[in-house]
Amino acid sequence: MPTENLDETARQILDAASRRFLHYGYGKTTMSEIAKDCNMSTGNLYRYFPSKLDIAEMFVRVLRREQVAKLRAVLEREDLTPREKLREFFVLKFKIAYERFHDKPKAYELSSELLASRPKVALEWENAEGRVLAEILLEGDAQGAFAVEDPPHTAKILLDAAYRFTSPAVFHEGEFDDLAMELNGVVDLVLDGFSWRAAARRDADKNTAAELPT
Amino acid sequence: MPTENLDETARQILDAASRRFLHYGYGKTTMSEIAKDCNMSTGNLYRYFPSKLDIAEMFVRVLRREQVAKLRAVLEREDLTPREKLREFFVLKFKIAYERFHDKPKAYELSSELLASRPKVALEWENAEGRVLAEILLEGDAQGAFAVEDPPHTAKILLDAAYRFTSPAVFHEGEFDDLAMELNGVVDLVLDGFSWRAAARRDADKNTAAELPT
DNA sequence: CGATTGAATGTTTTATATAATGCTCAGGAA
DNA sequence: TTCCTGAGCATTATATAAAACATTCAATCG
Repeated sequence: MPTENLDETARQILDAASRRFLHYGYGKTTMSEIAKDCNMSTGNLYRYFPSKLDIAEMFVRVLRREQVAKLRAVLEREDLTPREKLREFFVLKFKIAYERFHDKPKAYELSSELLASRPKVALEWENAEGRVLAEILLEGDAQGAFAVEDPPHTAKILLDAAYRFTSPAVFHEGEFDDLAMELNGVVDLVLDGFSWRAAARRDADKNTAAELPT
Repeated sequence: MPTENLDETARQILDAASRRFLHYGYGKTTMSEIAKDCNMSTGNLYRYFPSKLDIAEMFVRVLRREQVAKLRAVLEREDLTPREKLREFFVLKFKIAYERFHDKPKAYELSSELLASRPKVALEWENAEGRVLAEILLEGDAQGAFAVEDPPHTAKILLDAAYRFTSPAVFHEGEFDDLAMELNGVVDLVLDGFSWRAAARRDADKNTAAELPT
């Protein structure tokens, strides 16, 4: 949705702005610079975007969109069990954030600032991730690997539990491998929790089957 | 350790500074104000504290100390099972942070700033909390409620999983009850994980017992 | 008539000057 | 000797002026 139904001119503006945002950051790129890159006047930019912040929002939406696509790709992989998918989802999410933080610092910074002034964007994005995660949970539930009553709700809780590994504070704190190890510890615990619930459900099914035969 | 072996004068300084920090914040209280409150000169403050920041550090250490004491009190309660203690630990930790954020905003702010410029203090404090949590885990392990191989390590992982509920971002986001509900969801999942591990260990014990009779 | 321009406008950043503050230390009081 | 003082220095914060900026819109273009 973000990009494809954009005017040719709007896309040109977005591209020029994106290049500058990446190099110099949001604050250090001006509307007249963007306009000059596109061989147009500043006034004309406003025919395609209501404000500079909206250009930034679109920029972030594109980034986020790529990120969610990568996470969704995990869902499609047929070489992984649901449990492995769940782990891969979180490790990948962490990896993407960690790498972006270290080699696209300006983009990372812009994301953070924008998400502070446009909380709705953050919410939409969390929901998109939550939907992917919920699908993994649903699949695992269907195959008996997990027992998940309410996938969207459980997805939210899992995102809470992994929150630390997406928060900037942690990226200064340690090496990738150490942090990934800790994240895996959290995932291990969560997976064991699901195992327990799945076992409990199997017991319950056995009992009701015994109580209500035929 | 922080407070008790302090000089009488040092304590007076700390008290005066604390009052001002709470009312006006760190930046808006000056050394000469503190000195005036104590009827002494600014120079004399430096006989008792190396710098203003060190006074703030002591202020934060006292706050944190009270907080860890409250958490440790959970450990002593005899009306709670280890599972209930684990839940209470996290709910209480969240509650303390939430309340401090809302009715001692200056203290909260000062804590955050100091922890950024003195990361060691943050580490010490996390370790202190981790030690309390590890004791809960050890007790639960001994009673068969959990199966925890390495309590300090597991404590760290649990603190990771609950990190979101101690991060300032969340305090703006929702009502206490909603957030507490979500935190309880995380705790539920963790507890189920422990149940699974405890069950697995019982099975393993049974098998080794069968293999190695006598 | 729709698309575009660029000077005009009010706001935000930045640069600069000024005041306030953290901290030191030579000396004084107890 | 031990504890304390307060003026002085270097640094940091605040207030002010200047420049740059985002945004608008009447006028221009195709």
